[in-house]
Amino acid sequence: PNKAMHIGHLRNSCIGDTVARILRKNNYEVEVQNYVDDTGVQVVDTLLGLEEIDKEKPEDQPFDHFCWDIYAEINSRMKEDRELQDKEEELLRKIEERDPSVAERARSTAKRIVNAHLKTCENFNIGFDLLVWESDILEAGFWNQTFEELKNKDNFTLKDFGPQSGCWVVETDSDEFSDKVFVKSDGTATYTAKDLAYHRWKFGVMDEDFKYKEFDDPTLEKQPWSSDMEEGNEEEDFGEGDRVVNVIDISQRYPQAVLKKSLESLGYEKQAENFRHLKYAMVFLSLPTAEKLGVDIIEEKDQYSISGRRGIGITVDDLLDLITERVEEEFEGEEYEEIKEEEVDDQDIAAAAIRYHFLKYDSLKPVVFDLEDSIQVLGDTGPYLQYSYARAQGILRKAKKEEYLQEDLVVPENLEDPEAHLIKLLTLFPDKVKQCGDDLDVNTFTDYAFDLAHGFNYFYEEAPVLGSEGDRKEFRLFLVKAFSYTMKNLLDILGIIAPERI
RNA sequence: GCGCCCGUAGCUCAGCUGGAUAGAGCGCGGCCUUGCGGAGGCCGAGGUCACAGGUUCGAAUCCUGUCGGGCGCACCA
Repeated sequence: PNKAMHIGHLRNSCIGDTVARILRKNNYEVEVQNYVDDTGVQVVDTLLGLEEIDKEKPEDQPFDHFCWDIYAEINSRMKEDRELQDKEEELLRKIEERDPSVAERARSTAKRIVNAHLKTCENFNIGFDLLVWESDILEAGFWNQTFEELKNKDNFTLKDFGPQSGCWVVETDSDEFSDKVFVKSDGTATYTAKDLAYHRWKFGVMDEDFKYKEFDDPTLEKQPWSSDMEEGNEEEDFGEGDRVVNVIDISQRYPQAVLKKSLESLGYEKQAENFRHLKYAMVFLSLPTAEKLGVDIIEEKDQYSISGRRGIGITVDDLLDLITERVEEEFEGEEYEEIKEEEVDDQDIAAAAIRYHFLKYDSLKPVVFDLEDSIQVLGDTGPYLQYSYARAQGILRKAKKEEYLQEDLVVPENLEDPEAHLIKLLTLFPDKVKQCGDDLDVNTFTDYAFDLAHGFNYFYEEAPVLGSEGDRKEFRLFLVKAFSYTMKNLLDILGIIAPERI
């Protein structure tokens, strides 16, 4: 983290959070980790920017948004400025050597930004159990221990000839992957090497452990734990998983595949088998949106990359504000003003719309985001699900008497079409949860969510509940109750607030 | 150059372990409300499933090729 979260990161967080929820619903014990890079070139650039750019942070601007600007500006300045490039290189070297003054600054800056990210995530009901700091992976000696361990393996060798001379490499005996360098000729570990060490810890085959500390930021409602080799001391029980699911964008397909293959080659066959890279394609900007953000437009190109380096992108906070406004405008009906205090926030509705949007597409397909059109609020959307739930709650509220929900329920001889249709949809729920828990395709789940909400809305329009009599009324109330229960569960899985009224 | 992914209504997308007239949302046209909140429901127009071959009783779905788009192929993370 080195700047404000943008919509590309949000796709990651929405998918990851929903996968965690669906797995929990399938009775897995799930631990959600957020990998915090506080040692790489990106953090260094932000650090350099804060140092070199003479600019005060405006009082009302969040720190991560300030860094967004700083990061873009320093990168633009560095293009022409040799002196800055040298400074960047020096900082990078110092951070790699764990020079205390630089490392500490990197960590505290990253911490401020992580905190801002966690705040942003809270608005979408996205949370984490543990923050793992890259610097702590080094401090905890994960790589050193792994290195010693690997030296005993036959296919981990020090090359003394060829282009990889002087490097320690893993030979994977595979046509697809060439031998992968783990230790460079200058003696430092590659990213894949550190990632392998991290995964040994994840799978519980590492003797060393982190120290832990609560991430005690008063602005957060729920505190995650954090690795902390400096101040941590708690003996906490993290890692040691049976399965690992890495939610990482598809551009990292190759390094992730190498990691998996390396696990296998080095004898961690079971772990390799239980390792999964959950891929998703990137988020692009539509032509009109890119144009609005000041990107140079190329004639035949209709999608543009997000680029923090160039300051091109939309932050999650800005998007949420924008959609919240749109929700306010769209539903200005004041008829129910008097019950306003029981309603959900417009922001919760906006969050539902945004979350749903990032979940509803096949995750392997690129999303082209357009500020004007992308986040819908009507139709096949998050708020539609919330609306259906609120309607059901309305009926239950009016019916209120528990006696309608008695055990000797009489199922009518002739089910009407809306009733039968709703029942059919309701019975699919357990299978859908199971299926999604197995394949982790979250978009199949949003498809079902929409069908179910639609089925209820059809029932709602065609089959009056409180207007019917006797057994039929009880039966329909039972269906409303069943729907309400199911939709609540479903919304929980999607991380969307289930409103009593809307 | 090599590898992986994608191309389905005007727009955004489901459907792809082969099976009946290819489904939704938005947009467009029409209908429904003195109420269990219309942020909704119903009906309609709109598609030679990129193109060309092949396998099959049967192909949007499987195979091959062409075109178009995305992503990779490090001693970077």
